[in-house]
Amino acid sequence: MGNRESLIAGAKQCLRDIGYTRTTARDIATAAGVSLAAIGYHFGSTRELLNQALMEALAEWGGELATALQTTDGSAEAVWAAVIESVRTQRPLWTTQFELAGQVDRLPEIHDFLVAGQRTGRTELAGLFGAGEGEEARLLGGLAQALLAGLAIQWLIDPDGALTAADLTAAIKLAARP
Amino acid sequence: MGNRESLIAGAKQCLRDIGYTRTTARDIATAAGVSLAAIGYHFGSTRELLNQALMEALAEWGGELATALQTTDGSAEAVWAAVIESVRTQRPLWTTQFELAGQVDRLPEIHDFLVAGQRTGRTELAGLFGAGEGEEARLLGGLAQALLAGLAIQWLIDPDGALTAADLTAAIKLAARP
DNA sequence: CCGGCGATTGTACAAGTGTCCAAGAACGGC
DNA sequence: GCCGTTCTTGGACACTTGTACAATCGCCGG
Repeated sequence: MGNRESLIAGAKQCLRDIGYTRTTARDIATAAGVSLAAIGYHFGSTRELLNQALMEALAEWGGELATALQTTDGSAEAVWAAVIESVRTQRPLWTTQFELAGQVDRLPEIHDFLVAGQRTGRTELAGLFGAGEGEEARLLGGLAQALLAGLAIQWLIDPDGALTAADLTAAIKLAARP
Repeated sequence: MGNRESLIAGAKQCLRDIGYTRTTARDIATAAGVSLAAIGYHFGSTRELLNQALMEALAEWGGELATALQTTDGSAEAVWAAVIESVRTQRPLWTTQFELAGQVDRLPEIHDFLVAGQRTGRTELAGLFGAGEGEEARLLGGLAQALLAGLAIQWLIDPDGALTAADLTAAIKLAARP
């Protein structure tokens, strides 16, 4: 594996372990087992390396989550359970996602990544719930995405008080009544 | 206003404008119109000043949001509309909130702030929707909080594709059917 | 063998960071 | 006025950070 690939891999690992804003050039070089100067040679600047690694990482993580959600029985409750399980086992990925959301106005270069990820996620969720296209898909996809993000943030910050998958399905039925 | 109060005010402004992780000691001193060394004298370290300012700021912002939500007609749709309006007019506050969520594992000192804010927000939302205590309040409060966070993140990242208040109420009814 | 070229790296540098210190300023009690 | 305490600050220090540069390495065609 050449230095260029090592740097991308090291940057992805740093995105997991340290996050986007706090990873330094030396962090990446150390994680990649490569000299500091290699970053400038292959990518010009640390920021460009991080952005390229972020682009790939978001696609990979999104794909993993998509397959995890698709290998459920398709019921809403099973999907929420899979989301919660993902938060439990892949905490650093989720924290990094929210860190990025918190920098969307301050780091303009990541804005497009987030918009793209949000839109594909929304349509995939709509498809997962059986709504292919049209207004119903837009509504269900948007709702599912909001619930997914809200559920994830609850499990990240306060797992003891967070809603379980069963809680969530019960709550939705409850909320639709009155 | 003494230097101590100026520093707290400057730190709050920096939390809005720059965020938590990226504000430097010199940013705060400049915003407060005070010398750099005043931070060490009054607060010991920049981190402690930022944490104290954060504690106050979270309480204030939470209070403002709570009153904004309570001055609606009480319907769910009006609450969502107020949330969306808050995201529109107070973007920096919301981005800072998600930035904090993204640092919850990496900055242990802010963890308690977030847990406390999450729990009070949940109970206030439950009360807002007429569910005082018990299991129903826990479910409705948790659901409302998840939706609030998910809605906010949609409006932060991609306002063009985000669900409106009417969309959200319609989607919930739709999701409760099948 | 060897010249050339891309790849790699040790190192240096400037800018930025948090913290500390000694000197002075402001203030109140006597 | 005088003194002790509290507050304030300019400046300095050690450290981190991103980037640039010159030297070196490795390899391959001739």
